Amino acid sequence: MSECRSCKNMNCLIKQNSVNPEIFELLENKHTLKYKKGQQFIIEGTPAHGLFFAYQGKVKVVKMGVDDKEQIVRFAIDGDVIGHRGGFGSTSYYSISAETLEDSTLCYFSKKDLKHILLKNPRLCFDFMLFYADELSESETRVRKLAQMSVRERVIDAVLLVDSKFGSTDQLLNVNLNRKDYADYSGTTEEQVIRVFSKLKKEGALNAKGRKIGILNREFLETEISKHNFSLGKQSELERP
Amino acid sequence: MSECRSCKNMNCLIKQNSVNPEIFELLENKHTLKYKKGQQFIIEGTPAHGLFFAYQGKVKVVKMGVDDKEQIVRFAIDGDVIGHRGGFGSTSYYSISAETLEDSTLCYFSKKDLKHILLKNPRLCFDFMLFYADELSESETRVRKLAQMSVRERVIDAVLLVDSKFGSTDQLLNVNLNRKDYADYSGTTEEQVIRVFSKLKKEGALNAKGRKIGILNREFLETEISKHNFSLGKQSELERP
DNA sequence: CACAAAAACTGCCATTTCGCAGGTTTTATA
DNA sequence: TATAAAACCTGCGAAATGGCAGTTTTTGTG
Repeated sequence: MSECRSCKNMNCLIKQNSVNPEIFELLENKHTLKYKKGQQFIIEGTPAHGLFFAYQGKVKVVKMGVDDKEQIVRFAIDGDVIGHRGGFGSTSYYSISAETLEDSTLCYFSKKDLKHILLKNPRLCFDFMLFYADELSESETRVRKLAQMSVRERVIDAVLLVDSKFGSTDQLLNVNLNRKDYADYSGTTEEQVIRVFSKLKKEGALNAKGRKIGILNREFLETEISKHNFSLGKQSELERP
Repeated sequence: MSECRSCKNMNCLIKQNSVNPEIFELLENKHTLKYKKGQQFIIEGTPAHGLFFAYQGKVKVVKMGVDDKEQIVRFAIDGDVIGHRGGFGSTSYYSISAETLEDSTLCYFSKKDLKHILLKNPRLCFDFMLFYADELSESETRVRKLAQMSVRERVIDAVLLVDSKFGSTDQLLNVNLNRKDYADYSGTTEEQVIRVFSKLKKEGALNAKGRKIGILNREFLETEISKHNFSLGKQSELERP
């Protein structure tokens, strides 16, 4: 099962570099793990021994909060890295928890192996660096949005993110999240999410029957939060051929 | 002025690696720039050509918001990297703006030079990667705090961060920030910061006469937000000799 | 498909947060 | 040190957000 070269996840950093003979040693020691839906496979604050890649599945990455609140910091799908910082450093601890949203298969590499290979392999190391830099940009955008958007805007933003991350089929989002999950991502309460969903249903923009949630009018939703999205407009202007 | 080897900023990634002959080429092409207080030297959304290091000074890193709001995503002092993602990629744009809080001297490297050196130098590249991974962890902690703390807690958290970043002398914070800056960091309004400061003055925990702000009772402030800080407790428990 | 448990929903009221307006103090600069 | 501008402060009412309690609907499982 260490055949990264035949893996379909083209966005996976390891897959992308798997033709390089220098990392064969790393691939040899890869572990492939299967988890049931709802299983927590990383626990925040425990010693970190390595780092995961999603081979196939859906995952939520969370930080613990007070009471039963938790903050979903991001979602992960096929090819994504999970476990961050946990991979490196001398005595590091996982700074997040991770839980599967459906039955999932994960690839695991020990931090010892990874560090060894990265120090021998500048190209792979550079790719890892770019990955973290991109994640950082995204995280800082989330900081701004949480600080400046209203509850309604944050919930709409969450729905659009979930759609762009997991996709939709037949106008239904391809992931099973409850209202509390949307609240934990948006930084609000379950009730507020329900209220926003109800309003959006009346406005004809959203379809939400229990867990079956679908976007009916994407343009409307995007317009609702457009004033908070600067860089997108700017970039597309500059990216013309 | 390309003498990184004699630089006092031991936390600077370049300084740490400056004994390595392989990066001399990079140091040759370094630019040293002086900026007056209040000058904006990176503008969000503009094409990124390189990356800055603070040699001596104080900087705030912000993301634009709606109206005259802006989000301070972090502060930078001697040795810190500024310009993130801007350093790399093919056609990238700065995802943040940066402005000096006092007269400052900055070191500048072009992304071309940096990429070239990083790909030849796994150790330096690995250090950059770790830096980004740490920043990411911190940013994700901020996401949680902004989502779950009350205004009062966020303002207290901001004061403690400013103290730990810039330090204090004679019970006065070593940086000139106005109430709006604290608000832009905490994700609230100037008035709310003023109200929290007033209350803290009455409680004997803070000293705030205009820009002269000092912490009188650090323990009190820390206790006020302690329920939101998990990992610290956990780690110190494990770090015993 | 029946049934219990979990999740979704709604109305109501409490609390928090915000924004304005107008006065006071501090700061920068000549 | 005089003076104007900027920053700071306070009270008050409006708006947004949150929490509870009770009902309805959906979901998972035998």
